[in-house]
Amino acid sequence: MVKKNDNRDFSQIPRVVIKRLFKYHSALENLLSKGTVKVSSKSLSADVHVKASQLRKDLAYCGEFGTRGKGYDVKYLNGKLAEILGLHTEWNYILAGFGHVGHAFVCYEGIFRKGFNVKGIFDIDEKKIGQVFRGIEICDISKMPEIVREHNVQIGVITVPFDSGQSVCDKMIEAGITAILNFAPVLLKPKKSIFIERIDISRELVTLSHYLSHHKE
Amino acid sequence: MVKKNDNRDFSQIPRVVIKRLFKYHSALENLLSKGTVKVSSKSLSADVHVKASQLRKDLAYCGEFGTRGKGYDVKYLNGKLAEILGLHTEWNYILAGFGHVGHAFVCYEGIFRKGFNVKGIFDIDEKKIGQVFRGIEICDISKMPEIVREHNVQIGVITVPFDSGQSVCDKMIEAGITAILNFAPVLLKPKKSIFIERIDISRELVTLSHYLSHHKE
DNA sequence: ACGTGATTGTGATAAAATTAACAAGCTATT
DNA sequence: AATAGCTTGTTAATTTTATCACAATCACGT
Repeated sequence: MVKKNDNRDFSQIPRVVIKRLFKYHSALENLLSKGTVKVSSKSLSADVHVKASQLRKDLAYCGEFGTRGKGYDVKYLNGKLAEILGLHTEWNYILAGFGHVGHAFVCYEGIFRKGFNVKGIFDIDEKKIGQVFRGIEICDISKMPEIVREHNVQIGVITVPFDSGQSVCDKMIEAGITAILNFAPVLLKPKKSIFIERIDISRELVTLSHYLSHHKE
Repeated sequence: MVKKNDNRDFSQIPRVVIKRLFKYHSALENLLSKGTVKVSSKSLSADVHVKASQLRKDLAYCGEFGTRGKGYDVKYLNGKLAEILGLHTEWNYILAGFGHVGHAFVCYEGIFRKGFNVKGIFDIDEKKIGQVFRGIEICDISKMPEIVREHNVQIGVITVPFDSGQSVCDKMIEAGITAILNFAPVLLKPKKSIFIERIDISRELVTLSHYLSHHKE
């Protein structure tokens, strides 16, 4: 089953589309585990609450993966999406700030299952430094460059509180990190152009309070 | 300082705008703590990395808060935004699933500081039930309706793993919850129309792996 | 091999969000 | 009080995103 999927520039796909591609991927994994072989854009899109036309438009960014009149091969499409999403490889990450959030992140099953492996944990707390968690020694941040180099780490996860986020970001970039996931409540200003994704728990909560305040009845 | 801000329907403001309003609010809090009294759209928007015209456009959804030629009164605008975002009141929430993520959530300082108070924690683990955490007894889910009623709880936070998310969602709605923050890796299908916000850590990570895969150099 | 029913891929259209542009209005200064 | 200098609020233009609509294509039964 050869498809024209040649020489496409996946780097130009909008972020919104990437996020939906991941939804499709998750839904496909689900179908796969149930042994489903074929799926139509109509049925798959319904699973993730988007319009079928949008699903097809999204896939059009990447190539042609279906057969008209029939639908998509679940396994094939899933594999292709995994490739586009970079889930066909393993990735290494380091984490800075081993508090509650950092701890929860490292323990999060889904992350490990998707091929993201922790290679370094950093904290400023003297009491934590030297402890070993799941085979990883908690280190002082000064060891970051060494660990990043030795383990070929690409991703940095920032789970420090408040303002120390920026200095951690700087150190990560210096160490050679090129993509950051930031849980700290600060807007990072990277010295070099790298990719940053942010998760701000407060922000999501606040959309709830806005809703509750203004949608009475 | 009276402004025309009358009878606006804040419920029609798009979600993207709400999220940015929160950014402005955070930046203003910051300015406030530094004692800044006045700020221009240019300077405030730079703080949060958006265009000045967008900031003004966003504010236009809500009313008129500035004075031409001068700028915005930091304290006044901050108060107004807090009102629009529903941060002028206290909110009560319950949390289901007291694992790593649930634990991290309850301990998260920023949430408490913004006026969100935990009133109930639920888990299915027999060993956890009965334990008291920060004055809250961990209960079986059967006690949910009672606790929601007694403490006037509006918000439900779901931090259970995998598929149990849906049944927890159903129970929350039954108990009277009208807004849910979902950390579980499932797309919730609420029986009644309520407000749901989702945080999917995997999804954000995957945008990083996509970036790393396709933006080499 | 031909027609039928189904479903994709895509060009056209519509809607939403962002950016630009500028008139209206305030402040300060002379 | 008139002018100059800013900055807002708002309309218009642009860009991005989502939806529609349908021709192209395939599978399958006859």
